[in-house]
Amino acid sequence: MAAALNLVGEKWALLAVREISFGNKRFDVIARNTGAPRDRLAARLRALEAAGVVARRQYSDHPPRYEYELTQAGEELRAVLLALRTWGDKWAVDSPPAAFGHSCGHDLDTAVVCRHCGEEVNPDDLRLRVLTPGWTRRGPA
Amino acid sequence: MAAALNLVGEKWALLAVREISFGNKRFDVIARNTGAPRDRLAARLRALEAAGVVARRQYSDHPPRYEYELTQAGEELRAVLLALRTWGDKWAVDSPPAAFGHSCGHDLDTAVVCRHCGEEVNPDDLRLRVLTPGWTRRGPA
DNA sequence: CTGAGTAGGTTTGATTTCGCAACTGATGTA
DNA sequence: TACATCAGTTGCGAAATCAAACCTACTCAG
Repeated sequence: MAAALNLVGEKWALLAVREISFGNKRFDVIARNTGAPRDRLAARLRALEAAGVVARRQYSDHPPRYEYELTQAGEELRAVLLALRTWGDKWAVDSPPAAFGHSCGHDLDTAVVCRHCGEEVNPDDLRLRVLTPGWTRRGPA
Repeated sequence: MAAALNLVGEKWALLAVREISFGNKRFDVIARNTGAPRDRLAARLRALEAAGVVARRQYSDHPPRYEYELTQAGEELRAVLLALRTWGDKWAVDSPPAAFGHSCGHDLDTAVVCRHCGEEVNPDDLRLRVLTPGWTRRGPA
């Protein structure tokens, strides 16, 4: 988790990924839609590129022009984005500014499930196994 | 999404929530396990409290001592945390520092599904419906 | 040919946040 | 008495953020 946040936890990073995942590949559009300062956005996109989350592709030689697309890692971030959006719709705003219609006919509401058994994940069903030491646990249970 | 990040997107915020969700309710333990500077952590916890994600409870009068617990909103953030952890395990580290054993017998690997049809969410199955204007869409599809 | 617009940034300078270390105050423990 | 616990606060320098202007290299309208 900490490592994930190291890669995509900086300000504007996830919003930039969201824009690209919506098909907005161009710098100016991403900047407009996220509201990020241009210099920060430029820095984030480079960091995300270095992290292997987005790829920069040149679509014009003269003048040099680039667009961004998601790598496999970036695509899989969509799951996080969707979970975050579901939470935000419920807890961070009065009324959602947008919605996703899902192919099943309903508006999208997401749940996080275990891939093996398909059950929605419940805190009580988890047993944490620490593989690398250096982690403190205190208190009951 | 942007609103969600406004509440929990600052540095250390999600790691603090993770610790509390692991049952580490005390300031010192959260500070140790996250590695956050104490002053930043104090600021985050106040912000999270104001955002309604965590609650602060006094467990001792003299001296005054407090501990933190998740509100309903905080509990539901677990879904985001789990998705983020799954992504991080795959893309942000060489080998995961910890794992969750799930009650079904396997180690936990998560998927994000539609609550209505139970299908894993696929980008192609979504149709974005903007309810509040001020959002630019460019390029194909 | 001039001027405006587009595109993808970079630069500048002010503001904010961050991080670290030390300190506090009330208490309990050796 | 001395030390440790707990939940922070304080002071201060370093780093990140922001808004706005600027730059380069085109394209297009007039």
